[in-house]
Amino acid sequence: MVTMRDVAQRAGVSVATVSFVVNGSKPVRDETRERVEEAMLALGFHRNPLGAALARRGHTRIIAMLYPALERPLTPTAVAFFTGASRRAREQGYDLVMWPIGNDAEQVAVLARTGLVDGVLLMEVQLEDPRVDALRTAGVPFAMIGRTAEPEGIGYVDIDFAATTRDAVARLHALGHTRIAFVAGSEPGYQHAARTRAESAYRTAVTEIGGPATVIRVDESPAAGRALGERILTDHPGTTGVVILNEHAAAGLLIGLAHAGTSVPRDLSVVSMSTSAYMAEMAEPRLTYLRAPGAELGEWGVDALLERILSPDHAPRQRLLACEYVAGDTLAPAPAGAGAWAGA
Amino acid sequence: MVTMRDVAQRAGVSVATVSFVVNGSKPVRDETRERVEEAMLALGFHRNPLGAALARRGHTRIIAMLYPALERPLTPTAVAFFTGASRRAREQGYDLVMWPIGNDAEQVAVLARTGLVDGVLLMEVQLEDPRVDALRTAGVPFAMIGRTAEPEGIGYVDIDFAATTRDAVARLHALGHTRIAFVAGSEPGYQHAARTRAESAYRTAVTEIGGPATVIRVDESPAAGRALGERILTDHPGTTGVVILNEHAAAGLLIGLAHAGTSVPRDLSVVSMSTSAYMAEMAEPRLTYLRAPGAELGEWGVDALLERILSPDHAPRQRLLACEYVAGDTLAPAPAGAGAWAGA
DNA sequence: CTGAAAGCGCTTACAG
DNA sequence: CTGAAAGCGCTTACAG
Repeated sequence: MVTMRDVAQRAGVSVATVSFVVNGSKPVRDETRERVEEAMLALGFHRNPLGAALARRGHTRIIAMLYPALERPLTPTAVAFFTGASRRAREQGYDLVMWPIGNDAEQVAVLARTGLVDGVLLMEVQLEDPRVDALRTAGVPFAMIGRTAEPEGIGYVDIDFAATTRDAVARLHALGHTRIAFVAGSEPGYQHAARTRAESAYRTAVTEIGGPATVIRVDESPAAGRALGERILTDHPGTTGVVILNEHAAAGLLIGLAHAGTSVPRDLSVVSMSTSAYMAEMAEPRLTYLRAPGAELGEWGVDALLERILSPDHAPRQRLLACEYVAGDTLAPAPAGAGAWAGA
Repeated sequence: MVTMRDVAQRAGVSVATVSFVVNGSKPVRDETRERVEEAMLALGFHRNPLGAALARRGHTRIIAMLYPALERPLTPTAVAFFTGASRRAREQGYDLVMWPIGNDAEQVAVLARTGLVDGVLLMEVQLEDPRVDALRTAGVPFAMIGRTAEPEGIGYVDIDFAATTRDAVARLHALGHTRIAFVAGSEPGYQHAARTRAESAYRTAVTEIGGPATVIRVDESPAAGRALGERILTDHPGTTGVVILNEHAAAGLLIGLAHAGTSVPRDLSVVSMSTSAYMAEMAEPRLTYLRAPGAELGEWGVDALLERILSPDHAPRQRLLACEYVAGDTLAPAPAGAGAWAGA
């Protein structure tokens, strides 16, 4: 391994000077700099970040993205978070790695104490997220993609699930739908913040248009979607519209509906929230959906995190993004005569 | 930050002794050990891995999984690799992170030189993979999930694509199919090793049963699958069976076939190779498939890598796994009268 | 503008 | 069984 000492020797300067050149941390005379650079090139020097990190008390220029839900496949949206974040981090001279650890505070604390990462980006945030306290206690800078119930003082970027849900309901209502069900994921003991906010916005919106609130939970899997599709109109007769926040189950839902003889969108309209083009194309008919801005969330999440790392005294960056509507083949006017709600 | 010095001071011993206790690297008298342990507990000491790594010339007990294809969503199979590998690494006292870097040698070389990881696990291996040379040059231990054209001397674990392909063709042939097409992914300038081996096994197998070899490439996306389904029987009339190695396109293929009025499996049988239950359920009808042993691959990949790290002189571990057949709803006897091939 | 030196937190021959 | 000391590769006040 080529060290700074080797470079210093060859260039006839001290290791301090080499360090100044490498980091641009102090002005160096042009002629000296050139000698150092020449030596680095000739020797193939690359600074050892371990030594650098130790000397500067821990800064590694690595940030970790914590993704807990690795039992399920990553949605295209999650992958887009990751690639967006990764690109942005690299632009800023940081490396971003995905660290697959569970949701419990203990594992997060261990990671934090290792000192191997300068900051942490949290995904799949819950309303009350134990990781937040763990990171606070450990004093590790962090930001969230998503947000807890009370995100005051924490940097985050999140989808505006309330606005997105209102949009979904409004689009159905504009086509005459009033009996609209809401389908979301179900993990026991897991208060996914996005789902909670969307569900509450749904209840408000559907009440405003005079319809009943019907909330359905299914596992995040194609099989669960299929099963739901086969029974949804039996369980909830009269429903003409579905807003679904469960990307893993959406395609299966349409398959199950077809099995049950329900024609989409003639008999039932479906709008899928926080979805990707990939998943829309996976479904038949193609989903009408609200596109999750995955890459943007990743990029801005990194920005929010770097702000915490570099300017801990600034107010944290907080930002909400709405999903954009993308027309597909699962939204149509409510069937004639279905508009009036005959009671529960 | 609590350091070894703090612990040593409190316990009335030297930092060396603390280190011996922490690492179990030398015998320590029980009574001394207890004092040290008590001090560590009281102070909440956790060894700083940066210092440790530097002192022992670089060992961080972190291994990186390199996954280049982050433009597409991760398949459930890829996620299973990752979780399997992650679990196994943790069992062995290592942390595994996913490092999203491109396929080019330069980025790999940079990562290698940072000294931040003890070893590297390569995914999405190409026949001639530039990363292999980069890692060899850098002297970083590595193993592959997948394998290059000439994997001699490199640890790996891979799916036995030749055997799996033969199996797929044989199962179709047993039901009277002889005109069997092979559908795989297409990325320009990218010699995916799995695809190449499967394709060559397909050509041999299909020739042996007296059928024509029809190789079709489509992008790895649901949309490309749809488009192919709509034209496949027009482009390749008389085909009664399809073996597909393209998990992202398989569900779309079935959708496209339905659009074209082709009934699966009555008119056309489909067997999907190296697939997961998740993707099988995404498709309608449910795919008949050969299950990719994702978690096992990940675990054994880590084993192969740790072997390289810990016993560089041992012969590298190399292992092939076959995919297991899972019955679904896309395989049926060839349509009557379709058995004979009337020529190209 | 440049250098000598201390120090980051740990490990590990070497002595005893 | 335990300790004093050198060293891992780098950064950074402090002098000059």
